[in-house]
Amino acid sequence: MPHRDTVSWNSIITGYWKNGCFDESKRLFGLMPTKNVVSWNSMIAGCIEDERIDEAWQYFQAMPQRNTASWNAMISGLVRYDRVEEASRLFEEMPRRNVISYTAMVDGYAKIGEIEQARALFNCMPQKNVVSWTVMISGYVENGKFDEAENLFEQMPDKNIVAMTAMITGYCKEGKTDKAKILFDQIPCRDLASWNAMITGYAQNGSGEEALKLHSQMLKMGMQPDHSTLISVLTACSSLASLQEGRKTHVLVLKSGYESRISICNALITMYCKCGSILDSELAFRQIDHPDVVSWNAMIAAFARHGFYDRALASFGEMRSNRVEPDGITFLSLLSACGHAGKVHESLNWFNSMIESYKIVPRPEHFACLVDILSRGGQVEKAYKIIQEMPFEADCGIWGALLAACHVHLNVKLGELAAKKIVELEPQNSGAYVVLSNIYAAAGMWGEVTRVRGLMREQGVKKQPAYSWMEIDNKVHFFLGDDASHPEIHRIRLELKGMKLQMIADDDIEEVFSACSC
DNA sequence: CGAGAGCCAT
Repeated sequence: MPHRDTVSWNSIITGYWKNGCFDESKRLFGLMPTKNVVSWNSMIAGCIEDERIDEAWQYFQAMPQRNTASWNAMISGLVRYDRVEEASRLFEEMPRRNVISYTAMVDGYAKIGEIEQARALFNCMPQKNVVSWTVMISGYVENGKFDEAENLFEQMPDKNIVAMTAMITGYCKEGKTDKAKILFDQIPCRDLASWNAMITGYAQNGSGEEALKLHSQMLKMGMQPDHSTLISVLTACSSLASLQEGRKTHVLVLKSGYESRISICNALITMYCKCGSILDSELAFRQIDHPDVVSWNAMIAAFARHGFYDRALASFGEMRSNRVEPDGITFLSLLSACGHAGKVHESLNWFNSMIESYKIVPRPEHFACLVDILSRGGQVEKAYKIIQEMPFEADCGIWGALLAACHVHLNVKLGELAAKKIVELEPQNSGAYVVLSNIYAAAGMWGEVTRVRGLMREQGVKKQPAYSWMEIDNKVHFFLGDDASHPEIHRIRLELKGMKLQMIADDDIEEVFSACSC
C-alpha cells in the first residue's frame, strides 16, 4: 500500500532530525516518491529544530496544501525565535484555528512582554486545555505578575505537574519559598524539572542549606541530576561560600559527565570565586575551549571581587581580542572591579565608554554601581547628581549607598534626604533611621539623635540586629557586632589578630597568584 | 508519521 509506505518514510525522516541529522532528513525528503502533508510538516519542524526558521518558511510556502498543523508549526517556530509579529500575522491569516494555535500565540505575546494581549487572547479562546492554562500562568510568572499567576492557578481546573512547577518558580521568584515548598510537597510524582525548580528556588533565595538538603534527598530517591540541577547546586554552594560543598559538587559534575558544558563551567567559575578560591575560578575558565560572553563576564567579575583590578582589565582586553562582544553585564563587572579597587575616575570612563563606544544602554544596576563607587569615594554630591539625572527612579539600594556614604564622609544634608527617601519607599526599614541618627551623632547634633530615636519608637520600627554565624562541627555560632559573649572570645580575638597580620603580609598576593596560576 | 507547557550559568 503506497500510503503505508509514505508513513514509514515520514517516521524515518522525523527520526533523523530528532537525532540532530537534519541534512539526512532533507536528503531522504528529496528521494521520497510521494509526499503527503505530514512529510512537509515534518520538514518544517526539522528546520525549526535546527534553528533554520527561514528555511522552514520556504517549505511552508512550497507545500501543495497545508493543514492546521502546518500553520501551527510555523507559528510556534516563529514564536520560539521571538518573531511574534510574524506569527500573529499567520495566526490572522490561517483558515481554521484550534486550541494549539491560540496557545502558541498566548505564549508568544507573553514572551515579548505583551502580557495584557496574551490574557485577552486567553480569555477569548473557544476552548482551553491544561497547556493553555500553563502557558498563561508561566507567562505571568515570567513577567513578574505573581498575583495574577496565583489567581489563575487557583482557578485552573486540572492542575498538573507542569503548571505546579511553573507556580513553584513563581513563588520562588517572589521570595516565597515556603509557599513553593508546600506546593512542591503536594506533587504526587515529582519529576526532574520540579525538583530543579525547587532546588533553584532555594539556591537563588540564599537558602543554600535547603537547596543542598533537597538535592541530597533527590539523589537518595534515585533521581539523576542533570546539568540544570548541578548549576543550581553550584549556585547554592556559592551562596553558602562553602568551598567544601563546592568541591563535592564539582566531583559530582565530573561523575555525571557534564564538565564540558559551558554553562556548568561558567557556574564553576562563580562558585569558586564566591567560595574564596580565585585560582580554581581561573582553572575552570581555562578549561573552556571557546569562552562565551557569560564566561568572560564571570571571570572579570571574579577578579573584581577578589580585588584584582588589573586582571579584570586584562581579561576584558583578552575578551575583545577573542572577538567576544561585551554586554551590559561585562561593564557591570568592570564597574565592580573599579569599586573594589576604589577607582572612581576610571569607573566614570568605563560608564561613558559603554554608552558611547559600545552603544549599550545603561540599566538601573549600572547607575546603582556608579552611585555606590562615587559615594564610597567620598563624592556624595556627584553621586546625588547622578541619581537626579538618571532616567530611573532610585530604589532603596541606591539611596542606601548614598546614605552610608553620608555617614562615612559626614554630609548631614544629603544624609537626611537619602534617609527620607528610604523611609518613603520602605516605612519599616529600620536601617535608614539608625544610620541617620548615627550621622547626627557624628555631627554632634544630639537633639536630632533623640528626635530620630523617638520617631523610631513612634513608628514602631525596631532595629534588627545584624549578626553573622558559622558552623563548626554541626554547631552554629552566632556573632553580633562588639559581641563578647562567646565563651572562647579570647581565642577568637587572637585568631583575628593573626588574620589581620596575614592580610597585611599578603599585600604581595599578586606574586602568589602568578606563581600558582597556569 | 506532524503542531502547544514547567527547571539552568555572568
